[in-house]
Amino acid sequence: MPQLNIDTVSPHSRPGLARGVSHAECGACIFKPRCLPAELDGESLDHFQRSVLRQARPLKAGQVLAHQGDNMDALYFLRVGSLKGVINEANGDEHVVGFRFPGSVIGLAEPEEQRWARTFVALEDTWLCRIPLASIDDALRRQLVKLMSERLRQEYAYHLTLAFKSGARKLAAFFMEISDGFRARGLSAQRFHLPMSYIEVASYLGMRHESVSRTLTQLQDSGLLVKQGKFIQIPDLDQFRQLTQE
Amino acid sequence: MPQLNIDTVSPHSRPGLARGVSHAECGACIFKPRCLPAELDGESLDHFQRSVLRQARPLKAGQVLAHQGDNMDALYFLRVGSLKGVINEANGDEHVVGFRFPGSVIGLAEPEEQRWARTFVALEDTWLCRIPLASIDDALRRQLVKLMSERLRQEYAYHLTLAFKSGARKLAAFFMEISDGFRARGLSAQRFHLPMSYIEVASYLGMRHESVSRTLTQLQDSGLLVKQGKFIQIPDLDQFRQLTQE
DNA sequence: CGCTCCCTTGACGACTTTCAATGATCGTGG
DNA sequence: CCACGATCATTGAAAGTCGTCAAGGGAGCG
Repeated sequence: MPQLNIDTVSPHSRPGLARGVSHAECGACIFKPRCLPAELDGESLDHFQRSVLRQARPLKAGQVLAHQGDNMDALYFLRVGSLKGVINEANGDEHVVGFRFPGSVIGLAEPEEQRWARTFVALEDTWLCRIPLASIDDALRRQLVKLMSERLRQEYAYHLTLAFKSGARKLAAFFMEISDGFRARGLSAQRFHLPMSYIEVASYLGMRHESVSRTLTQLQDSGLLVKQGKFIQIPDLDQFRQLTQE
Repeated sequence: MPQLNIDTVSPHSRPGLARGVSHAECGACIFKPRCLPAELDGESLDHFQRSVLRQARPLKAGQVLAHQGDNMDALYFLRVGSLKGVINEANGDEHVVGFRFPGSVIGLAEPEEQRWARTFVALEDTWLCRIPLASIDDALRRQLVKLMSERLRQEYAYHLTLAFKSGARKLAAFFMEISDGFRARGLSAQRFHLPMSYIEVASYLGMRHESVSRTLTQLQDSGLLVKQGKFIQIPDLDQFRQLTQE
């Protein structure tokens, strides 16, 4: 089990650039109101920056941030890259239950002092900041409650997505989730990078990857969506969103 | 761990009995460690009991606790009864995104000072305690973080349920969710009351109510499950749980 | 007693999964 | 730099499941 070595973390390690992601994109998020240090002020913000944000640790594509069942002693703040959260079932099946993009805090679903309920795997080269549980004071906790509320709200939206019967609606809702997320982070909502495979998308949505491929081809043929390698472009967002409402 | 004394709860706000639910069943939950006041001590526990637990409010079946979009100024602690959470879509469709049973805190997904993202409707006669947001101090907030983590963890499990393709697996997972929840509250995991209609179950699971009915009939014919009106009995829990892993 | 809402069952059709095979892409190592 | 292997994406055809539409029966409530 690859336990990451904190000692190797350089205090001045600056995140490099993941392919296709500019530094402006990755750096912007941590100053957004929705991100963790937003409500910290003066001294505590300074302390937070020194103790947490400087300690970015890199993860290569496919590497594991934390294994399901591992002891948990820190949250992680995702600065660059992306992760998938997977649950391993007793019969060996693996299910993707979430994707994380820059600006996310990883580990909110794990009660303090407990274990990771899921495995988090990097989908591409990824940089994270470690937030030791011991460093969480009341100011940070106040912020955490907000973040968790937001995440819970998201999960309810995902529930809606999954409850859709048609594959086209599921996929449309999935893309709108991602698009909205990128917009909230100040990135483009019309054209974005998909770091995950169709197999992972299919697992996330309760479909088969063949169905994902077929449905996307249909959407492309109807002109509502353009596939360009790992990038997705949506010419008309309003029109596309109507797909989620049948 | 400080325990709540039921005698300190106002006698005149004593919960009545929902149909088919004994008082032993409904009252047990608030003594469980997982419930809100578990980690409060001394003065704050006393304050909590006086300011919150005494203010139980009744709700009749079908009545609405809070409307989607309404301003939110309190959380609610569910003591007796059950609720469904629904999201109304722009096109008029209504989706059930959750059920709540005694011991739950309602409103965790709403950022403070914000609005209700969902509508909560009583499925039967229900009693709730109001927890004004203004009364949430750091001690309570610490407790909230735990509850929200737990809820997030649950939502990931629901994701798994919804991602199952077969209706039988979805329903089996749904019943195991409920069964596990009742066991955690000290109630029977083998035989329990279903306060919601098949239509609501179907909406929650992304199925049609006809499919729910058919699948349940099949499960009953195979002897894995017994329907008795609004009650569900599962003779062999281990065997039944295997259904969720195909 | 009437009504309304819920549950059940049947037959048909549409959609997704399944199985299979081929092609594309990427990372690795020679 | 190229070749190789592995993973991923695409497409076809067949089979199965679930949704849809329709109708009848039952339970609860005013």
